[in-house]
Amino acid sequence: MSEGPQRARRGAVTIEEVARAAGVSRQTVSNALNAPQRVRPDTLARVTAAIRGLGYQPDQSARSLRSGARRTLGYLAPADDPLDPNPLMAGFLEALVDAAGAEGRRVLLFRPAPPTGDPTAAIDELVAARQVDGLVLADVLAEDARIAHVARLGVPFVSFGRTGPGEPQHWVDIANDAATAAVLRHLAELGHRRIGYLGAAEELPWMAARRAGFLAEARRLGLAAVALPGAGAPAGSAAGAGGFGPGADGFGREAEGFGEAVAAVRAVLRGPDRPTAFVAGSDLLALDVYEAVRAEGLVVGPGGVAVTGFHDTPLCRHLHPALTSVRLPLRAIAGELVARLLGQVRGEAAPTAGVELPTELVVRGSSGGRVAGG
Amino acid sequence: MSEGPQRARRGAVTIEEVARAAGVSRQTVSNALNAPQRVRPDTLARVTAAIRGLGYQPDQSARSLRSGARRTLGYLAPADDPLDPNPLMAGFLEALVDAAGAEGRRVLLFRPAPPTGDPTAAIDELVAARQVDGLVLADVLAEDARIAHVARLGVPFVSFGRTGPGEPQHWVDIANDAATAAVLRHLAELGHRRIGYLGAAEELPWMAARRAGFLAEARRLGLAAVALPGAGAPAGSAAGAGGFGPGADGFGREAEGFGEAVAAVRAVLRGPDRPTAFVAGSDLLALDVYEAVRAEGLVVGPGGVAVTGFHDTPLCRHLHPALTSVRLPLRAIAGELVARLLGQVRGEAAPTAGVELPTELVVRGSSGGRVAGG
DNA sequence: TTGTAAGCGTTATCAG
DNA sequence: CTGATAACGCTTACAA
Repeated sequence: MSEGPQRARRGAVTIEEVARAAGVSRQTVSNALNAPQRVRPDTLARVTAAIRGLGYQPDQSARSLRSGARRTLGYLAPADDPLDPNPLMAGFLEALVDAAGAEGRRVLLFRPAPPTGDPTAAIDELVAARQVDGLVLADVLAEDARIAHVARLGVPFVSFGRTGPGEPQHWVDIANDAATAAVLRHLAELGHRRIGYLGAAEELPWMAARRAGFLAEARRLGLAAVALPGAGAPAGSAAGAGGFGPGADGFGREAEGFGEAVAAVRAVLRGPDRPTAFVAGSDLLALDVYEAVRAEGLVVGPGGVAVTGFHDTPLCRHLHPALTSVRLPLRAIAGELVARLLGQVRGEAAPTAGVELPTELVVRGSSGGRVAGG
Repeated sequence: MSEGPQRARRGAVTIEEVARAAGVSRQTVSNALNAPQRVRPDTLARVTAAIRGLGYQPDQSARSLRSGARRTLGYLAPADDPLDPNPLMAGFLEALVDAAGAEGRRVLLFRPAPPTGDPTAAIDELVAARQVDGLVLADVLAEDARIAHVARLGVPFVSFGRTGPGEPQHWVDIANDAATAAVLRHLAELGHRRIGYLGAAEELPWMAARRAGFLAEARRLGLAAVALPGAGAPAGSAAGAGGFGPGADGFGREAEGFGEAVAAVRAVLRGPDRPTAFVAGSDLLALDVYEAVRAEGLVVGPGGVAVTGFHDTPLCRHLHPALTSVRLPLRAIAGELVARLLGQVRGEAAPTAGVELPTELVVRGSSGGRVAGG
């Protein structure tokens, strides 16, 4: 019933066995794996054959203990409710795991422990246990306690979402403002002159940037713009335990005023200068616009009110008309994050600036045509 | 420039330092941590104080190497496209990380490497490197190659989704058939007598079960039922590399016949005995029903055509009327999975049967109940 | 190029 | 109840 070594040893091929099989010493096997150029070709071939034949793979714990490299990256999953999951948990995480895997790294997930929900404690624990070489953070807020904490700790880290000016610039982000500006230009080219925006301005930096990009471009183009708040995040949630906000799009729980967004859009549609198009800060908010448009007896699309979303979730393709949306370059983001993180792990000089990656506008039926009546 | 030990040692408190600080030997510290009852209370207090004072935490690699326990569970993420992410990646994964964390375990994510996409190779790699104590699989298909493989390997594992009769019954699943049966009863109680179903029957076991549960209950209740396929999975995808299917709801890529589902529903609505309600196998399919209902000039809701979905995604609350849906007990599922997996890791006798957990029907406006939270 | 020796931080064994 | 010693599997020096 002794549990430990038995289980660990069970069926596990060690470097020793490979060495015996190949007729060499342990170190030659190790060299064949970690510094092949230092081993004579024929010996290398023999060793490689033995490795494959026995299905040998180094014990990661032993390797880590000796070398200090964990070959694992930690992803701090935002602490939200499974019933209202963070959109990043899906596509982004998959891309991250792929990008890490391409560099021979695994991704270890962790979340703040429920009682306090303190992310800094979770980070400390992971770092103290030396389980990862570096950390990936996401959903960075202004004055984010996590960023300050990892910077102080000196752990290699990167973030999806830009950090403040006084903090390390180890970030990758999308150009949220440029994205909504591009959406607006797309609509302007189709002849739209009065365009609405739906999406909160406060608390969530990416939502604020989308809105700001929209407004700045509208001013530049001389378009009539009206910006409405979407369903706001619960007041003060971003200031809660350890700087965690709500889900990436700022939606709260059940019955938290979704109807208000719809009502606000309806009011604008009933007003004197009805917008011929609406830009939404997320795909779900675009759904609210759809509902408002229909409730007013209007039709969604170029012939009525054009609508666009943000994120290009599968939802877009199930709407009628299909929803024009902004697609995030998830693979590029993940690749860049992993590259920058591994750069730090290897001790290379960190880039002094973050990087902003471009988004892609996916045009579908909801905006795909010239505005009716010019 | 020597990279390894430096980095590993940097700022890391070892058991030795704690021992010195507390005036005891290494083993006493180790005992204080792993077998407190073997240490005298006052000594224990001194050691504990030193541990907290120095912020000591055992190096997980050293601990794993020695004890064989990795304190980490592997989650094999389905190999789909980040643009069409698996619904489970969001809520389920968050619940899994929480449940594992409650048992002092971390979750290591891995995915089949892109070239071949072979999940068995990915499993072999992880197991050979001894990085995890056990595996969690999801989206189990009939004759799933992954299940057969891990069973042959003898690695502790559990699956979200039932396994075949000839395989180990280390599974947790929801009662898909009972769930749609309950939805149907809910509708019947509201007076509906002719009810449609939308959702594919083949390839994806959970989708097949939902459909079958609906049909069986309709027969039992003597209701008129018409079952339509939803947007099917791409032909043969489930038989592809290593038994991976498409996303959990069986949706494929852009323009793969979403319109067909809408057209099918519309045809039924135009038919002689129009259903007064439609049960959809997923929330996205419910959206197709919404569109079909409206395209036919009808209204969604108890006064027109009632609609229900499955999964209770945030989408439900953004629809008007809000969508009645089936909520999965994600925390219970994750908890049960972790408990069963750790049971195996500890060498306890495995339960001979899987467990089916009940779902919760969340009634909203689309089927005539009171709006939740309202 | 290859083999020898040592040690990474921890826990298990066995004396005291 | 505590302390010395060995070992987990591997990689980094250094010697051959």
